[in-house]
Amino acid sequence: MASTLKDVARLADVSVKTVSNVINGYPHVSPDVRHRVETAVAQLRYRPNVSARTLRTGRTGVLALVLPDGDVPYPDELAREVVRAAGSRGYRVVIEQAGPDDERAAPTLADARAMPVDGVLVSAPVAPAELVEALAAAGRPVVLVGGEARHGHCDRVTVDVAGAAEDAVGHLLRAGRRRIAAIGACPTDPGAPPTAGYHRALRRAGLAPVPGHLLPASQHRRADGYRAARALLARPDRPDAIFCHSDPLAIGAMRAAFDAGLRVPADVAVMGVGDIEEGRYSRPTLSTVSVDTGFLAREAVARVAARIERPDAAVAMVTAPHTVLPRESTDPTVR
Amino acid sequence: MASTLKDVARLADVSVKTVSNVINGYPHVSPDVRHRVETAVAQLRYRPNVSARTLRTGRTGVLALVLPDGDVPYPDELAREVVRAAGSRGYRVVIEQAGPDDERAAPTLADARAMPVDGVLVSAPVAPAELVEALAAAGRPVVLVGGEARHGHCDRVTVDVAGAAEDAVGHLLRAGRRRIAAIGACPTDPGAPPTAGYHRALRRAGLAPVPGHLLPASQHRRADGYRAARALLARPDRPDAIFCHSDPLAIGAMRAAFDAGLRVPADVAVMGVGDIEEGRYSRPTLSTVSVDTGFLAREAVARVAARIERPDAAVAMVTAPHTVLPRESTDPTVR
DNA sequence: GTGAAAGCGCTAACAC
DNA sequence: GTGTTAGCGCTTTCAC
Repeated sequence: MASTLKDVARLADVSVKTVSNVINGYPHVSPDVRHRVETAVAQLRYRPNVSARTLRTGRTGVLALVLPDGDVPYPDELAREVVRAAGSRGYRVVIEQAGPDDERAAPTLADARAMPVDGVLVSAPVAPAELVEALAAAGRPVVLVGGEARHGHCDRVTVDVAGAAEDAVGHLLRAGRRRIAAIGACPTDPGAPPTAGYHRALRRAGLAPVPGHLLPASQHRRADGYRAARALLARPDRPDAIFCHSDPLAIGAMRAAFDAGLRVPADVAVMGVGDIEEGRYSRPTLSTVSVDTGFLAREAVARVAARIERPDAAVAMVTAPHTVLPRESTDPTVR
Repeated sequence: MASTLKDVARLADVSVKTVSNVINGYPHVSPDVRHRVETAVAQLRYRPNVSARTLRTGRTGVLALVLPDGDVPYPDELAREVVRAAGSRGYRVVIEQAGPDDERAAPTLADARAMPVDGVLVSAPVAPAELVEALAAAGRPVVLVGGEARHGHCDRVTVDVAGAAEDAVGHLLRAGRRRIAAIGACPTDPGAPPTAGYHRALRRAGLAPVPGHLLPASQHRRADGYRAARALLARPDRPDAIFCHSDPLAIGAMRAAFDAGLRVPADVAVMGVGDIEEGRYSRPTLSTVSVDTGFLAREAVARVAARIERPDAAVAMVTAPHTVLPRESTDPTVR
């Protein structure tokens, strides 16, 4: 059925080795022979067998991208960029959709050979410490991407989550808001980066944090934002602004405001993080902190690629830039 | 580094064949031996090498799902469901994000061995005839999923696109709309299913189609819907309803209406297809035709699985059910 | 510059 | 019920 190296060799009247050399761009091949081989390859529509090559070399040319189901602020954007960045380096990408509730992902990936990949990019928010440990222990190159990674010894391309939160809250303060709530925080851990940034911004403005104004969200789903915002907006000391740790949460929060009969931003301003496309079409358009996903993706791919080459290189860490994008949900005058 | 069958065999003091038997659940193994093997497997943390197995058996246990970048009405939902359906049958899924502008996808997938997969699910809207032909010619099991597939001899799990369009337009008519435009149509081909359904509904209501009320959309992007709707709403014979062939288009169309100073649904009703989550949070919430993506996914996976088993079975075709979901963008009173 | 042959880890005949 | 062995398609020393 499918033709093999041997078939090509026979047709071109050379040895298997020579064909292999041509396929892999080995330089020292005479023009005549090269031409003969190329003709034979074309004629037989020969394509190398990936499994055989992998078995032999141990390289698959594939990277895995582990994304939580609904737990990343900008999954589509990130996936797109990663696929692109990987492609330009000759890697293909398999996207592993894994919810925190999904038992399958962790063990599967932790297993160094279940899915034959050369390296793994794990979205930091989802990454359970054990998974990362297991991967690292198996000698599999791993890079944590996005979020504020806190796992041990592992390459990371992070976002300055604390800084992003601080900038967002700063923007709300400049817009004249004073009772600023936050959704997606970890109330039990005031040291968590987004919470820290939130507090820092308030402190700077000389404002004391209201205890009940910090609400958790189990995931970055619209429904999570909706639920939290409803609770927030039903309080007697109703906030006049809500900072959400991601755009999907913010979308849910806006809907909650409307359902509560409130206007955004007149009654309550809403702000997210991630700059997903949805926020550019929502009504009102969503103010957000844009994270450079292209940078995130390119750096992450560069990091795994580097680690695949040199497994013992020093652990590296970079931070992606972010920018506040004021839109209608905080600033009625801008579009 | 990683242990092999041979290592396990040595440790368990049996032959490789026996280990292989145990691994693959071959029944005729004595309990004693089985136990010894299992212990050795656990102790060595043995995991089968997928590449070797694939090389030997020709089976990868992987399905590819080819999704266009922005050209499917409900990519997230579909991907999720397909991964789930495949998982329950022991298949993993690699998602191939491929835009129509993306040169890479077609040849790569057409190549029967570039990405070692057992079968391919191709989202119908994106499927260029050549790709499908090439795959089929290479003897690779292919199933077209979603959309109204028109390619030749190939398993399909389709959506009754014409029926969905007819039902949607019917709903708009019942809501009292009379000047109903459509976005995503193919004006050059009045026989195209969505257009046919649109016309059928109008005809039934005794309405003559307005030529300029049928606008194409190159893809299912919010921006495409925005652009088309702006043009539509600037016409002297402004439509009082817009039926969009997908939810993302409808989201864009709603935004265009607001930017033109119009109210939805008071001035213009908007309806989509797909029931994406975004439409349940948009303002107003988006009326839509919900397609049973779970059904789509399960049937599609069942079809490839069947074809992988029996490559020569007769070509099958099923149609997924759909339902009209009235929401605020057409019916101000419902939520 | 090119060829011969070994072997990556696994499964499947085929013996026993 | 278990062991032996060939070989999937490829890359890679090592000769020539």
